[in-house]
Amino acid sequence: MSKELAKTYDPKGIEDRLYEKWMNNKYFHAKVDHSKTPFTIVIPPPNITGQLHMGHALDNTMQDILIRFKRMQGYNALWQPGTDHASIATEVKIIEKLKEEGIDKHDLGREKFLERAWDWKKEYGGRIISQLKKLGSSCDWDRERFTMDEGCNKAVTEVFVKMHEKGYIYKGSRIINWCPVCNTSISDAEVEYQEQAGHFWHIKYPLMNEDGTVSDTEFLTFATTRPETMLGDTAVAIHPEDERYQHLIGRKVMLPIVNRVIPIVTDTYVDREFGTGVVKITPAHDPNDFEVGKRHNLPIINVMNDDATINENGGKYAGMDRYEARKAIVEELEKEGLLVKIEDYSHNVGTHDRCKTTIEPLVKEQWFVKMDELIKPAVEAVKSGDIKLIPERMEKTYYNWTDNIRDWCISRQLWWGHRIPAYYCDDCKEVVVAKEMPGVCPKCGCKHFTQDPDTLDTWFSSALWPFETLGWPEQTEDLKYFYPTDVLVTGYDIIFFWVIRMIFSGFEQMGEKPFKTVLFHGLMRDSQGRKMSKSLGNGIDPLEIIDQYGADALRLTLITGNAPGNDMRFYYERVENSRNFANKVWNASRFILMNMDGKEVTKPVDSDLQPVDKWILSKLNTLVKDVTDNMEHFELGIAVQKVYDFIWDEFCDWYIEMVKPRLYNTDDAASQNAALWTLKNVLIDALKLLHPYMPFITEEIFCTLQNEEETIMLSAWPTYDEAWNFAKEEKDIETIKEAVRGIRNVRSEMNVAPSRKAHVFVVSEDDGILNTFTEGKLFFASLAYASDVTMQKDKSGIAQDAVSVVIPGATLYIPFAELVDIGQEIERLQKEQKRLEGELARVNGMLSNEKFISKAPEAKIAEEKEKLQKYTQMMEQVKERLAQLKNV
RNA sequence: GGAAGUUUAGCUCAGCUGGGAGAGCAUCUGCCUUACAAGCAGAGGGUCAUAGGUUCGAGCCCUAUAACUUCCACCA
Repeated sequence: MSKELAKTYDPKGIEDRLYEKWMNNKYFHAKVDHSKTPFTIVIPPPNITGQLHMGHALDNTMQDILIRFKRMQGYNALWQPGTDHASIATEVKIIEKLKEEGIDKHDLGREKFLERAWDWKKEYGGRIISQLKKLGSSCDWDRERFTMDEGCNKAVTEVFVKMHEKGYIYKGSRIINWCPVCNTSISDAEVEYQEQAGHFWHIKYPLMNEDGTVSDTEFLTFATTRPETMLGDTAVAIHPEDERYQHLIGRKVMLPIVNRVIPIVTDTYVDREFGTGVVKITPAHDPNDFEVGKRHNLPIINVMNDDATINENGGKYAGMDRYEARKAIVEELEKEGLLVKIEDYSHNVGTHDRCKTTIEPLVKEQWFVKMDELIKPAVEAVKSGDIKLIPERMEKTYYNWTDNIRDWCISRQLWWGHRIPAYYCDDCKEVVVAKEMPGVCPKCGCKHFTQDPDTLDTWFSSALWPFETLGWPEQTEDLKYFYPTDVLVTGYDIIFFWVIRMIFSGFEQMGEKPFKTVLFHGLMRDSQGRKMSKSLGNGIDPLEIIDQYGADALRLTLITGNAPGNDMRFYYERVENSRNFANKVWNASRFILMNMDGKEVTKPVDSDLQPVDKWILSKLNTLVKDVTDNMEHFELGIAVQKVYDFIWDEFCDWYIEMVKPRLYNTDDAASQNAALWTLKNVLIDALKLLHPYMPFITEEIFCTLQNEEETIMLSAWPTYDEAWNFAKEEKDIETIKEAVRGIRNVRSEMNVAPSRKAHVFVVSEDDGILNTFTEGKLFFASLAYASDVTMQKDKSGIAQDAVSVVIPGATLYIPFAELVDIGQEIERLQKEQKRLEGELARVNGMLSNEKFISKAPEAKIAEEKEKLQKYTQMMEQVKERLAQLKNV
């Protein structure tokens, strides 16, 4: 590889080339190795229908950072990848495609349909994978899995049969959420409530007289948002203690239109305060009514077909769409004089989260998972801290769901998915749940069976993801070694769909949690804070960003300035800043490489290391400790911010500038070597710390710098070393930095161009300080634009009207001669005096507070005392200088 | 109806266990200084939503209030 680097960093070409190298060398591959500790992450499997969006980019960047970090720390890091078959999403796509060809799903037939689906999967299923690669994801692609591959199918069947045997899975006729467009049942979690403007129709039903005739005078009035469901009414309910209706208990009403006599029942479900205190009961089309119906043994009359048209039970309305029927029924009621009034009413309507169709509650026979027992260990695990949720507040959301859990409807009237392993005897209809089609009916001896046509909820298989991908139900070495996994990284939006279900499945099937920590991130939003969505057209394609700015820049942008679980907005300005940082790193490296060119850089003896070298090495040492600590606590954004600041501020803006004079001075080879060695080694460690975040640029530079190691991604993570702590040098260099800042400040205020160099006098009675400046004279002069620097104990020989800069323990004088206006100079020093007065007041206030002295920690008191000393000293210097100037 | 989150510089957001308010962008000033103008040096800008409380000390902990956001429930 050439050591010539381009002037600006261009990720194009570099990223693809490096990714290919990593793949070819199998760096991402993990295999069982008992000499190492495993660290495992399973990917939230993206849908095969999916295209990489910002949410994926964020989610996968976080996982890649953790995996790369742990891999470098020496863990056996496995990032298990794969994709999800996404039953409804995919089925809908296939149906759409068929429609374009003029083909109906049912005409095609199940088998042919599935063939088409598999073809589709082959064609598009890998798209998202290649997109994840663009991002730099270091997944072990040799282990790529699919929720409908052979192993996962086996796992699903195994779990279904086992849970059925234990009674956790049952078939039952219950009220479920039905999507009339997708033509399938869905689970409670898939229902999304939307506030919609609607109406409240006030309707009255006539009471029945004792003699069996319909009353002309007595009516029961109530309100409904869905008048069409009256076709299925089988009762009217009142509260048992409602005084207004006591006399009606035991009587009946006539259901208009259908002319059915239905009872008045009493149930505490009715809220006396709401409306008229009367509720029509439609057990077949409302979950609450269904419960009331069960309590009172009411008939369940389903009045709707699967496509939400009225069925034969609706009499003359049969065949009409539910909304048409609503209109027609209201009209008829009005004609009959039974419509009291119509009110505008805004209420929540349940919709299908995928297609936004209003769901229809229907009573149907479906398969369910009984949740009450299963959920217990899952709750306990979080309560006891066995599983940690980050941020902690997600626990509340978690318990909110587990505390109110209802049985999970898992059967779907779809073809694309895992077919339910239940078989019905063709003769006696006996149900056999088994891994394979049974040979003989255990009840009647018949040999012909028909498999249940339904498939399972997509989340049923993804709930098994952490162990099915490692080989379960086989007791593989992988499973024993890598399970339980370490971290799950995902968005808080799928905590109910996925996280909870994985947890109880892990405990039920494996007897062990699926992961130790769940790290939640928020949702990606656009610059106006809106959810990125297809319908709004405000989605920003991560691939375009990668193309324009590079994957590293995108990754850095997604990770910085964001706390776990918080949503974040996407700004182009921020990507630009990340890109600029990449360029900064690139150019610093280019500078170092240029200066190393042709030189043998060797490890310097301690005496050749100058205070500045020790300063940056010591800073780096602290950085390593802090960053590692942050990353171990999943504080990824904080960690990288520290690396960023170190590289840009400390390393580039200070250290590189400080060593330039030494690099250009060929007379002192030892000093030059020490500087080069420090530059190179600090850079390498900084690159290592940065690598999990920006894998491409760090690899490219690392390989150019280092010939002996072939990749940064398998190099050792830097570790903190007490021996590289140099407190004195850190303090000394900070003193010089303060002097430089002070001088730059006054120069800037006075509008003195950098080209106009000036003699700087450092006056101090402290030998230590004079010595510090003497040692740093070369770079101090260059940073402070000094033509020369003189160290002395008093101000003899310095022009009376020189500009002065006060730092703790020393006063710097810069004689600018004709530039200086004494009046302005006095004003400037007075400002400084005022500032110091404020500081002193604060410190003195604290130190004179007896309670502070007695209660504050000693270290804090010592710190304040030190400050007091420092400010007192500076104050004296300022006052002295002011006194001198007033005499001029 | 229940719960959670947010409120910090003009904008977008950090601020980990309480110990002198930070970043990026934007603004202003001066610099094409041979790593980088995708840059360098400097500057301005905040009663940390409001009101109480705890504490020697609060952006951080407690209580209440307000505004915005989200999740859950679903009273027909």
